[in-house]
Amino acid sequence: MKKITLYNSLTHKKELFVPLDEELVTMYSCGPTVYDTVHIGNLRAFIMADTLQRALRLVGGYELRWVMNITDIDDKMITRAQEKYANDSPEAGLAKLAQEYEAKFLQDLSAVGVDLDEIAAFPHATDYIEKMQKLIQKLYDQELAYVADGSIYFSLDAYTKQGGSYGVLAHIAEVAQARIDDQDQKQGAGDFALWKAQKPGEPHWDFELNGENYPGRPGWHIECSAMSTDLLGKEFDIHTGGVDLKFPHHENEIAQCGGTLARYWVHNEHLMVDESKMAKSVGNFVKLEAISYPLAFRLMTLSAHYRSQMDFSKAGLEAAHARVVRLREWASKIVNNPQAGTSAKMPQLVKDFDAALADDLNTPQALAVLAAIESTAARTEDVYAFLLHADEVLGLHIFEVMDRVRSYEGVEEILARREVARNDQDYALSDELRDKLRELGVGVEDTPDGQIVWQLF
RNA sequence: GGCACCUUGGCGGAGUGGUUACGCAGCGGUCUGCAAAACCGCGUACACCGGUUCAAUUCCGGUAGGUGCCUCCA
Repeated sequence: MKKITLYNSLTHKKELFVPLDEELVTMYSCGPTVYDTVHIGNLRAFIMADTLQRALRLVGGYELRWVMNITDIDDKMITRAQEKYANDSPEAGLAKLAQEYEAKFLQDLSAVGVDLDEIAAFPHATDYIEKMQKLIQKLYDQELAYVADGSIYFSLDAYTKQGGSYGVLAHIAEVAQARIDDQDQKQGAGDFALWKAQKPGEPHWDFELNGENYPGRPGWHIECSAMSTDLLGKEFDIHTGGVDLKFPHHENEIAQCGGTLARYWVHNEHLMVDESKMAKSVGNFVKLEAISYPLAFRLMTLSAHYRSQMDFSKAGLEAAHARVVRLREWASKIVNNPQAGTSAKMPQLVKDFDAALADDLNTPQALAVLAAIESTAARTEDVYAFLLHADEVLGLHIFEVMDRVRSYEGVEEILARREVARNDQDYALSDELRDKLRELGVGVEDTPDGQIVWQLF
């Protein structure tokens, strides 16, 4: 079991990761609101979470239970469903919209190498209405919630008076009073909706509270609290998300749960475009469908630390793609031309690789170690074993299409002829045959030990 | 305005109180029949100004510029 350190937003420092249960790490990732296709800035967060779960399992040696929610009811969902499925009932339109974009989301996750099989559950908010209502009921009974104009709010004032602390993640001492907007019926500026009263034409659920019915829908924050605690327990190990979720979303989640929720909060920084955050609201977002190389995008995000803002550019993506191609061809050389024995430098380098990831998921450092191993140019079994490991931890799918090129039609014959030609010093023919191999998607180079071949990508 | 943080070579991007990060791209060389790969070397990298120190890109202070959050947000 390798020691892993993580930067914990709760304490604002790097800490040794100690799970509640050594046998099973519990992790929750705030998933998407499925009102539209996610953009690649969103995907950075999921790539980070996925890489973290891989490191926990494959470097840390932990078993893991990972849950990612799907937010299928909120303001944007409602608005979009009304636009798109105007002829359906509010509930049916909502369901159609969610289904459509959840499917797309899962495709995108898969394309950037997120291991869907490792996600134990994708809870949907609409399946948790009753549990949310129970939670709200409990908060109400504790006098932490109040009804106003058919909606139910969480009272930050009551919470702090009962000893709760707020703003630990986001360095928010108190919610700026100056920014109160009077659009709703909140008693305090920092209060937030647990349950929103139904407006005409909106999907709704009945909610019996104190013998009174409050038709409406859940607030955003209570959704995550209900799903995470139901599936992972009142207290669990890791909660992930983008830095923009610290406040209010994660602060509110914590408050609703009485101050205790996840023990480690891991937040990734934003993906930047033209010196500002990639966001739907800014309009500078890029969707995955516009990117020819999804796995190169993954490599690109891994080449920066998850807690650093990272610049996205087309040129950067091309550079990452060039790197992916080179990694694949390196792997292919090993697969197609294995050498017996081991490489003396490997044990230390393998340790360095794992150590980089164990150190708050320092993927750039791990990639540097990977490059160091590549430069040994050894094609030995231990290098091969390492590469399989590195590929699995980084999720790059280097080996996804990894053919034995000697089994390609005609390749062995061409190689044999080329060897003869080279022995005869018939270099014109030799080069012609090399071109022929290239047409078949096979690279060849001449070494003191003869020709080695690999798959061209 | 409040809070948090950033500024590294053509681009991206780690890290460190004294030694090459790394990747992508470029140039020169070794090797090669030619290539490829690999290796060696080059383009005076750490925003600016002070301070601490034997020594600062790396710690402290200031200046300039930039980013994020301040209830849509990954």
